[in-house]
Amino acid sequence: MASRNSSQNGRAPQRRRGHERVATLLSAASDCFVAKGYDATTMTEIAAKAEASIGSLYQFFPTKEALAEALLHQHAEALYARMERLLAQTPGWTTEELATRLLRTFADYRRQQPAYVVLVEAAQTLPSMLGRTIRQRMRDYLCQILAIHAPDIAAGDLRPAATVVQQLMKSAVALHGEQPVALRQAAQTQLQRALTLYLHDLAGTRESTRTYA
Amino acid sequence: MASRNSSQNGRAPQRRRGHERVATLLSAASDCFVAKGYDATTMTEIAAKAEASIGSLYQFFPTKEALAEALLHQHAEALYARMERLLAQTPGWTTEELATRLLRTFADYRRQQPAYVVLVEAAQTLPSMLGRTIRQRMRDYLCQILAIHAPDIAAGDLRPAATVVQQLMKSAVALHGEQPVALRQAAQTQLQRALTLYLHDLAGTRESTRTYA
DNA sequence: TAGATATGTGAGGATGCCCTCACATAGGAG
DNA sequence: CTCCTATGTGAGGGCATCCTCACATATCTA
Repeated sequence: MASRNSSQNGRAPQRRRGHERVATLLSAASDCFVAKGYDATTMTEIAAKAEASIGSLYQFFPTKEALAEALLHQHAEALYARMERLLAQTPGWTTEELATRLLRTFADYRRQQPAYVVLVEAAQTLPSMLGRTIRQRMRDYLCQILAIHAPDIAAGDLRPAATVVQQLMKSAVALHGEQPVALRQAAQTQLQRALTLYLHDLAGTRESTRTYA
Repeated sequence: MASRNSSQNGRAPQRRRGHERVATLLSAASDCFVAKGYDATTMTEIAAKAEASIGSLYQFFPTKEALAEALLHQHAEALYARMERLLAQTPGWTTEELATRLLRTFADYRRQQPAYVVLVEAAQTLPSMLGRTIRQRMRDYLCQILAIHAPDIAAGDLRPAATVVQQLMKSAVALHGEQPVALRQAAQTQLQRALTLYLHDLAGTRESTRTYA
C-alpha cells in the first residue's frame, strides 16, 4: 500500500467553485454507492460521474472513507432535523398518529435518499464511530418522544422501548424492497398496527386496540 | 480480468479427503467473513486459515461467490430445519410462548453461526438469488405457523403479517450488538412484548394483554 | 503392483485500484 | 497588472487481488 495521505490533500473548499465541486462530488458518490454498493464503487468512477478528474476528487477527500463519512454526516443532520420536528409535534398526536409518523418519517427519508442505507451499512465495517453515534442520538430522540407519549412510565428507563421502536422504524425501511406493491402496502399497514399496539401498551392504555380494521 | 473459470475448477469432492478439505475450507471462510466482512476477506486469507494452498481452494470453489453461496446454502438448510421444528410444536403453545420461541430461534442461530448475517447481507450485492429465496421460504414457514395460531383469519392472506413477524425476528438478531448487556436484555424483553401483542391481536384475542409486568 | 483419477502446490500473469505528484489554470487581493 | 493561493489535471507507481497452470503427490481400483 502506497503511503497514504502524505500530501496536503483533504483540504476544505475555500472559494465558491470549490464548494460547488464538493457538492457535485458528494452527489456523484451517492449515486455510485446506490448503484453498485460502497465497496464496489471506485474513486475513479465517482470522479467520472462528477465529471471531475481523479486528482480533483482527492483534493477534497483524501480517502473513500472520508467521502463516506462526509455523506453520512449530511444524512445525520437531515435526520436529526426530522426528529426535532417529530418531537415538537408529538404532544398533539394520538397513538395511531404517532406510530404512523414515526414509521413514515424514516421510510420517506430512505426513499428520498437511498444512499443513506448503503452508507450506514458500510459504516459498520469502517473504522469510524459515526454510525454508532447516529444510532445513539436517534434513540435519544425516541426516548424524548416516548417520555411525552407515555408520561406514566417516563420515570423509568425508556431506552429499551426506544430501541424496539427504532428497530420497527428500520423494518419500515426494509419493507421498501418487498414485492409486489400490494404486499408491501399491506405489510406497512401491519407494521403500523404492531407499533400502535406496542405504544398503546407502553402508555398503559387499556382500551380496546382493535378499533381499526 | 483474466478469463475466469476456464479450467475444470469447482469440482465436487469425491474422496474422503476432499470432503474434509471442503469442510475445512468452508469453516475457514466463515471465520474470515465474520472477522473482516465478506468484501474485505481475500481468497488467500481463507486458504491460509484452512492451512491449504490457494490452488486447493480454487479446486473446489471457482470463485469467492461460489464459496459464499455454498455457505449460505448450508445455513439455509439449518434454518429450514429449525422452522420445521417450530412449526410442529406451534399447536401446543400459547401466544407468549410462540413469540418467545420465534425470537429466540433466530437470535440463537445467529449467536451460534455469526457468519450467517454477514452472508445474507453480502448476498444482496451478489448476483445470486439465494438470499431472496431464503427469505421467501422463511416467510412461508411463518405463514403456516400463523395459520395454526390464528385460525380465524387463516382464510385471508397471511403474508403481510408474516412479513412483519419476519422483521421482528430480524430485529431480535440485530439486538445482539446492543451494549450494555442489561439494555440488550431489557430490549429483548420489550421486543417479545411487542410481538406478543401483535400475535394476540392477530388471533383476535380480546383479553387484556397486560398480564405480564 | 500398476494405472487412473482425485487432490495438492505455489509462483506468477493479468488486472484493477488507491493514491501521488509535477505541473497548469483560475480567480481574488493589493 | 501582479502575485498568491485555490483549484484542476491525468499519467503512472506501487500494490493487492483473483485466478491459472504445469506439475507433484496421494488414494483408490483392479
